[in-house]
Amino acid sequence: MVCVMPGRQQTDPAPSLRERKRERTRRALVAAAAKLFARKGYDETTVAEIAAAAEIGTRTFFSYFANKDDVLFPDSDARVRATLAAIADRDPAERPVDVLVRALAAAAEDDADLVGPMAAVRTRLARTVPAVRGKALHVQMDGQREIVRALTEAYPELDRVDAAALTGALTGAVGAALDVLMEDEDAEPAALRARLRKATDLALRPWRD
Amino acid sequence: MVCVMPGRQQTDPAPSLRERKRERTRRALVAAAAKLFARKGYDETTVAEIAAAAEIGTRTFFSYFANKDDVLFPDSDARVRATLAAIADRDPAERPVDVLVRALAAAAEDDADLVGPMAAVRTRLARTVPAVRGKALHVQMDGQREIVRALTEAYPELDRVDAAALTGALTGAVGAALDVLMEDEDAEPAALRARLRKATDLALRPWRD
DNA sequence: ATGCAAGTCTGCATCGGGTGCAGGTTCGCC
DNA sequence: GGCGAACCTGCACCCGATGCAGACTTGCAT
Repeated sequence: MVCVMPGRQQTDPAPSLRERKRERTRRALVAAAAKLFARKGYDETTVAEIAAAAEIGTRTFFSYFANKDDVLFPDSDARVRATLAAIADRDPAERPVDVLVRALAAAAEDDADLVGPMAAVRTRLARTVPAVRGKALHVQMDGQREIVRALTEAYPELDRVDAAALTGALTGAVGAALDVLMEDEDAEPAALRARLRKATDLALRPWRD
Repeated sequence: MVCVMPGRQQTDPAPSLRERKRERTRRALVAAAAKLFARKGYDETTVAEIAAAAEIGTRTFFSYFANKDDVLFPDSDARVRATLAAIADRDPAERPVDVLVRALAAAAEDDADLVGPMAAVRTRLARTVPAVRGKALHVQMDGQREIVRALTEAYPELDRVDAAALTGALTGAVGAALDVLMEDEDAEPAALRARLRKATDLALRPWRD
């Protein structure tokens, strides 16, 4: 349970030809979808077009992504994994609140999900297309549940409902604040982070008494 | 494109024949959907079946509800309206946090959305069927946004990001706590109401100091 | 009651997302 | 080289959703 290299797992000695090809067309699909979504919009882009742009059959698309939405969240669990790692690396003196806040700060620094061709398109679509926003919320909710689970395991004396309330408060505050902050198209990441930190600090102050 | 019936204000001296008929078939649709969903499951029930059970044409269903999901949330805005009312009735000495705490507690008390034929079915489906869960999150998010808007109007000096973070923290805490408490299969309205009360009470405790 | 306009209901055609199936192709491995 | 498994693909099909046009109902004024 040591070795917290976030990106590369320690096991990839044999990425067989099959897997390499598969990964290549997977990336091709993501890239093609990003380009098409950016150019034509989400609803106006059909799965058939994405598949054609990546040079695979329409039917095959669904063996890579369960549905159209999923191509927008190819690395959805990165942030959750970071948070779980932060919980695992906790200091014995840290309270649950402190761990979560630290995890959030870490995630805001190096967010692998914030780069890549999909990131910019996704954040824009998540605010405009209902289907995409629903998917985003769904992903967030799943991650939230997992964090609650890890938190209750790390702190056995912590009540499950309390853990859920704490996690919900933090992610809820961050999500809502981001929702408002993202209305500005051009804002500097540094200022954004500072602003986010201030707002969450204010909202969560009672938890850090 | 009808969509929004402005939900019975205190003025109903003249519910014309047309409107009465329309409301009747609307309720018939909700009842039929509840029965079918409970018996066969959500995905296994087609819109055509719901419409047939309510004795209207398949096409007409979509003049009552914009999509299949919507029939599950016929009174979705009840809680939001209660919260908005609580904000409107605020005491001049109350801080934003106090208002929100009071509003959410009040919304937990008289929740018209927990009665009706759909309530029990919905809470079960919301945990099992992805589409329904997505819809539930979407509804919640919209309500949250409206609360933020009302809050910033009531407190003009309150920063929008801070208001969003605060609202997100409170609703997120309540929502997550409720999510944990609703894991039990029991679905009687009385039990649901009790759990809703407990969840809000527990989740809001850190803010009422 | 009669006629008209607005509001409603309905079937039909059509489109896009998504799935099951069957057959062909490629890959991994012996 | 050859065999079995994994994979790709087109086809047919279902369901949700929308546009359209025609028919019926309601409200209202004459």
